[in-house]
Amino acid sequence: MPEMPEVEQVRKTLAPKIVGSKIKKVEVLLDRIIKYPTVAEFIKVVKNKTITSIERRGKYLALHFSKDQFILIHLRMTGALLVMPKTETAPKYATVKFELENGLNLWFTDIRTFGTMHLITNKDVVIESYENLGPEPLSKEFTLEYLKEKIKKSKKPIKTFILDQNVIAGLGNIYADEALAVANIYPAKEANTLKAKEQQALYVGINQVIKQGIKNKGTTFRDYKDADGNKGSNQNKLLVYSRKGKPCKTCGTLLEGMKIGGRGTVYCKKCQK
DNA sequence: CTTCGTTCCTGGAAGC
DNA sequence: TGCTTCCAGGAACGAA
Repeated sequence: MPEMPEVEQVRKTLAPKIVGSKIKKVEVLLDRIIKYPTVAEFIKVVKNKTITSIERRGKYLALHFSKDQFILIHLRMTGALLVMPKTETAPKYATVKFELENGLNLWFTDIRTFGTMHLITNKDVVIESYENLGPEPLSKEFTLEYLKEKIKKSKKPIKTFILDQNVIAGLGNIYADEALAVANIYPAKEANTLKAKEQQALYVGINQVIKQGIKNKGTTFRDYKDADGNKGSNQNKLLVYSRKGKPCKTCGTLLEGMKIGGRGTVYCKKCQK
């Protein structure tokens, strides 16, 4: 599932192949992916536009045509952006195709089809989940003071809290579990009951796991690939995620599984209090 | 206002 | 072996 490190890796691998190229043709193979405006309007506006840059914010990617005009893409669980020579046939699960002037096709593929695209032009439509994104891990806006301020106001389980994109932009289920494991915090613990030391450890943990994820080019379980079609390697470094029933890498205790906010959660009952 | 549960979707794993 | 059931999960949405 693409989270911040995976989306960042997609951005990096995509940029050299598509930035500066003009979109000659757009084909939408699955209408519901286009959330705004209509499919016809989307195609009409995007056609003949040149991609000037590709930015990432949280788990969103923005293909810019100008400062204020861009396609906002969310990969959700199984979305992928693949660049292939125009001579190659459609990849499996293709939902949108952009034919580029440079002889390459940019494909959006999506097995579970939860991924989305919005065309944003001059703020004529406000995507709240995008506008309200919290600060990014590793950014100067994401400070310990900020995290403490937010934590003390929340009664949610700490895991649910750090998954809230309005609090921190970019964490998903994998990195949330990992950050809590690094910080030795019990995932179901109510946010506002965290002690100062735990808040500090969580702050460090979030930055650490995101940094490691980016360094390892993302975490691949089933479906995630970057724009080159390559998998990440961070799955080999995980402390807890997907390791239910396996020994904790610190103490050897078998890791436990539970549901928090409907999300599968893995943790060490001995290390995480 | 916050918090919680449900929904969307498909492939693959688990269960019988 | 072959069928059925369950599970994975980001975020929108409605309900409490």
